[in-house]
Amino acid sequence: MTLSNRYTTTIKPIPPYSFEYTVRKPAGWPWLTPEEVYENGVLWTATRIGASIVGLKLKSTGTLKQPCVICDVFSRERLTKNQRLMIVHRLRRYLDADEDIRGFCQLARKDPILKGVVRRLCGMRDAVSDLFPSLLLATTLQLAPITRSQQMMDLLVKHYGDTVCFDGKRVVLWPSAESIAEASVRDLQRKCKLGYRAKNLKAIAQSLVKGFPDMEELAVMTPEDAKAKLMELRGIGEYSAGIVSPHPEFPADSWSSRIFHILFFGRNTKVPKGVIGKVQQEAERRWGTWKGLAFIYVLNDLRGLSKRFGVDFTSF
DNA sequence: GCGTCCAGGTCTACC
DNA sequence: GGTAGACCTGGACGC
Repeated sequence: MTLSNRYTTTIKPIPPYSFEYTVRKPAGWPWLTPEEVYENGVLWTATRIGASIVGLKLKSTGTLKQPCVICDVFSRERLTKNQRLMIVHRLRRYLDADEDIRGFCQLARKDPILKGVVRRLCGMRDAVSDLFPSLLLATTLQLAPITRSQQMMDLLVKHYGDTVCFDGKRVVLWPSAESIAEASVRDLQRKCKLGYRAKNLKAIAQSLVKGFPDMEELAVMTPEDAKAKLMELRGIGEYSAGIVSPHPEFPADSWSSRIFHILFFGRNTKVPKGVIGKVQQEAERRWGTWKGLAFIYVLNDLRGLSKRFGVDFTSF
């Protein structure tokens, strides 16, 4: 599909703001969709607006203290006024442009774990993506080492993703909920190696197609209600709901709880699952409402923390 | 090579 | 309400 209509808008996020670290996380996760193109500070990516796909070209023309992002939106048909408003609203959410993180920076500068991290990744934001891609990510992360999760995600994109071309670039999107809802469980198991997760992912996609609150609607709910709503979906438990929820959480799992156990208590644990609650309590005590952002900062600076703590967290 | 174990959770049956 | 066991798959490891 080629997108040739262009609409340009400018976003001015609340400082401090790092466009680069927000859209290209050091940990390597894509911003909106896999196989985004990033060249010389310019990002080409894509998203869905209802049943339509729009291409996005983003470039920072600002600084940490005076951030400014120029966004070119590419579509097949000319965008209506409502669609333009919707895409600007979405872009602000994706870029986390309206969050004031000065309180976090102040806290982090005095925190023994975060002070180096916040200096290295200053202005990085936790982008809130769309609902189905987040659920897809959470489902493939369950009970699998990262290489296996990556394999499942790659195969899902290969067999069910959509490709768009615009501005001379080619971008591949996550599969839509509709395409997974229509796929057979057998195909999802065989082609994408999803195993037992195939039934769950199809059921999730079907729930979304039938009608389920989107990210904007979940964002205006209380954190507890949003989480409870997400946990109504098949195969979405406490941990996955924490990853997906637009409200900042501290979604510790067996992998991250090992890392945080060392950072908090100075020693490794042989029972990472067993210390998840303890680690979450300590995060709440130290970082309070900023625990969600602290979680993102730490996991994106494992290299820096490895040097400082003398433990190779990147090998966990 | 081959068998076994386990991993970045969730659900369900059973007590 | 709490808890053990099953669930796909593939890489790591021991033999």
